[in-house]
Amino acid sequence: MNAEQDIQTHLSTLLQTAFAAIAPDQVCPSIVLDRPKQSEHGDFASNLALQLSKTLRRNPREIAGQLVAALPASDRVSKVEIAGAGFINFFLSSATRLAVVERILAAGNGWGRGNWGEQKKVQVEFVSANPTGPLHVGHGRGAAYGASLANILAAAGYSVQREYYVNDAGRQMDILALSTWLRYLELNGINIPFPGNAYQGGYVRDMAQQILLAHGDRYVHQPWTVMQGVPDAEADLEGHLDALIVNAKQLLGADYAYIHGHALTEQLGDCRNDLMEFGVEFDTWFSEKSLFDGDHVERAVAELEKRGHLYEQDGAKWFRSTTFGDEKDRVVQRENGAYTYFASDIAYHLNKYERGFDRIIDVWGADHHGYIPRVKGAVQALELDPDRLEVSLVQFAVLYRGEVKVSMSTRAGSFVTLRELRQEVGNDAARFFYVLRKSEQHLDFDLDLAKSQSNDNPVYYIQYAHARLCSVLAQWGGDAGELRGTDLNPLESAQEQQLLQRLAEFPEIIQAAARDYAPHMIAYYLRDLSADLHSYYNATHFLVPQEHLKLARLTLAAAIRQTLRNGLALLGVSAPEKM
RNA sequence: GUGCCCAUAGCUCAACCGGAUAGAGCAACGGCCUUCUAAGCCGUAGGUUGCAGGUUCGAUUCCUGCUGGGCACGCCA
Repeated sequence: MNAEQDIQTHLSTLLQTAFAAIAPDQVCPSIVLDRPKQSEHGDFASNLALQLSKTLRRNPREIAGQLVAALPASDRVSKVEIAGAGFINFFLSSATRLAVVERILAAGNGWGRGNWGEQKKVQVEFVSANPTGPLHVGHGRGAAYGASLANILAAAGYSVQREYYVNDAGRQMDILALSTWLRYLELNGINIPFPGNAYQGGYVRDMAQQILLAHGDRYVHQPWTVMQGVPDAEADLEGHLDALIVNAKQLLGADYAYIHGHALTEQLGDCRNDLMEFGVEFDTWFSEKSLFDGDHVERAVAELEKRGHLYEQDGAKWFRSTTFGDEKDRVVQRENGAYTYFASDIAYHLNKYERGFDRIIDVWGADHHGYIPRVKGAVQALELDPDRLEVSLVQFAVLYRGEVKVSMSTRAGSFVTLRELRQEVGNDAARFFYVLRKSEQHLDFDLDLAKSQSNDNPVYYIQYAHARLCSVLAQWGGDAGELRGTDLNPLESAQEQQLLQRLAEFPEIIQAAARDYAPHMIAYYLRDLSADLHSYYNATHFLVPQEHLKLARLTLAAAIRQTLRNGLALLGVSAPEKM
């Protein structure tokens, strides 16, 4: 347990004791200690008297007076005041305020971490984009959000597993394989009209080129065989594509698996590489195909059937999701016998539960929100606890260059990829900007701002604070490790007190960010801390002649630096020592 | 049409599971580099928290309705 938590529980205990003294027959309500917005209101405030005024039928200020009179003495508290409507404000002793610095230096990179999660097993599944092309800027937000969230949950004491669900079994992958093959045929001089709903991007041609180089004309088939029995594209676009896929499988036989596998390996590898460069890594890459190979899908559907949640209609097998609040029932097995994506997703979630997670977090794009009731419904139907599954929706990011919106179109192949974004603005700015908004809020991502090396840019603002502190400590020239145990009593100014309080809040911020799945809280905290530092830096010299004052300030500097570093690490942003 | 999300300063957004005088940044205006990094700081100005009700000692926060915007409503994934 960290000591800051101790202070809150300490104050809470004092209040409980006081409560028992003034109202022995009553049950004490849960005690809430807030950090007041204004420093005149102390370090912590309790609204206990306000909460009690109804049950005790007395004036809140009167109750507050009795509570304060009954409070046991504490050397960690210097003053207690009653204010406003009946708030009880606690002012901590100077030694208690200063103690945070030593705690930071002692904990180092572990500073801020807590065990609120009690090492419960949490899975965060995120990105999970189809490996059918490069990641685009929309995936980037999910990646940055999910990665930061996972870091924060880990820091809050959860045992976190990061997972990417690979959709390697569906029609989209077949379309990619077909697209690759058609481009390959083109390179061999065989021109078949390239379907408008196939994958248009240049990377498809690249893969075709690789296959050509490695295997020559081995996979060439004549155009009339490829087009045999294929309906006209203008009459039936999707049917046209599906028929081409059927022909490809038939003509290529076992070779189809090679092209399919090559495309999958290439795209997944590219995706993994892209994410790794972005500082986003996964513990597991879970294959959808493995669910079919291992009969997990059949088993999941059988489980639903056994419990009487399935019925047949029009030759298809339906899940009665309306029983669980969905607006319509959903097909799990099509008329042609093939399982739907939903069926494999049921199996996937069953599998997640079987892996024993206490909490399962799915990070989805906001466009999938309509999917939540059916998945939760399936979970309920399987008699699993739906409350253990939480879906966190991430809204779209819209790119701007200044005032001008950057258009994105996947169809035309002209989308802005995550890689392009990273190259343009840098990983740090991209990671930071992505989590600067609440996830359920639409994000306007200004490319010009993100890459501007100016005071407009909040990333640099924070990194600059860190670099400044590094610079000061470097010019001092001593060993920062030896600053532990320094006498901090010379830290008396209002700005120093403000900084001490801000530092003390860091673990609380991590706790709140973990509770609310809100990485943006870390970003805002770091900006506030940086603002405090810059303000202090401009007003105060660290390297002053008086040795005891200098050491006290340098020790504070080391503590701030450590906090900035730890916070930036949670967001996957670097903490440069020089800028 | 139905469902989900959103609406806070001119702009982009915060506000810690309901708390005290709603805060930052940008844009505007006025100052600060002979001193540890000016990618910085100090100051001024900016608000009926979309509208109307309700619950509460107390509402930006919770509930209902309305207005406006985004998204979703396939035997696609």
